[in-house]
Amino acid sequence: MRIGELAERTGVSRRLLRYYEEQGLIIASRALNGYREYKESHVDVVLQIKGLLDAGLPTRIIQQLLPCLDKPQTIYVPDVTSEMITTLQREQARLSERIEFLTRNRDAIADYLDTVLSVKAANAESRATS
Amino acid sequence: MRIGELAERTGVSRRLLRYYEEQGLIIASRALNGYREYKESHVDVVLQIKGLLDAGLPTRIIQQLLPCLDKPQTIYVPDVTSEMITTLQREQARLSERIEFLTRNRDAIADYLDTVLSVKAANAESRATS
DNA sequence: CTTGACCTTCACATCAATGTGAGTGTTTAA
DNA sequence: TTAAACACTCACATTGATGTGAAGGTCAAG
Repeated sequence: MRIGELAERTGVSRRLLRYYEEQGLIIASRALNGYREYKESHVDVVLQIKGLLDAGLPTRIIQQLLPCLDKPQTIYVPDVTSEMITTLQREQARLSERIEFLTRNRDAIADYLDTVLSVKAANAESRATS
Repeated sequence: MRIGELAERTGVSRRLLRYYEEQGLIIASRALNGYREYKESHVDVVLQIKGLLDAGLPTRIIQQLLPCLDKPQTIYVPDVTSEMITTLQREQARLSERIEFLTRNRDAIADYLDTVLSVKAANAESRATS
């Protein structure tokens, strides 16, 4: 498929798809006329990239993570440097921290909303009965 | 306390502390000489801001969230607009999505690391017994 | 009273993620 | 065959979170 369709199906602009390629996140083959050609699997990859970016990870980290997030768990072990492993472990820890933090905050918001909404309900009730 | 100490205690640069203030995230009182004066409680607030920013939220959203994340759950209900409630609900949903996404990815990394490390161990073993 | 370590504001710089548009070629369909 | 829709590259603009430095005020210690 070409860039327009991929953009449409992923909700990621053409511009950004080219940018991801420039950043080494995706590799598109080229048709004879120079147009980028994407495979079906690129849809998921792009969504993954989108999610990771949205989660605050920079492209250079995503670039390192992507090969490890393959669905058919490519046991691409041969040349994993220990430096790479360290990076992954560090990033994993960072993800965990982020998850914890987000969870705490989401729960705090939930609590707040509960409080506010129940008070509002009570007020509505008292107005109704007055 | 003054800006230098707060910066040191939070790990957030002076520059950023001023930026947070400019963005309406924190309010510092001023001493007679114009120096910013922070209270003990600002340490936590700054850490919270740091965490939320690090989690990828923009300052204008953080500004809306902060009053709801108070520790002594200030039941600051009176003038919550329903628009505000909508924002909170939307942001809560976004946080949940983000949490799910990050969790999936972290787990994928964990799986990968497990695989890689166990293979590495096996290799080391076979080398030892050869 | 001077020096050094603070603080102030202001402004320009940078980096990553995006938008936007110009200028040009390609494909599609009327 | 021409117009519309799409593709390409290149490049400049913008936004948000930061860094950095200049020019200057304040304060404590020698």
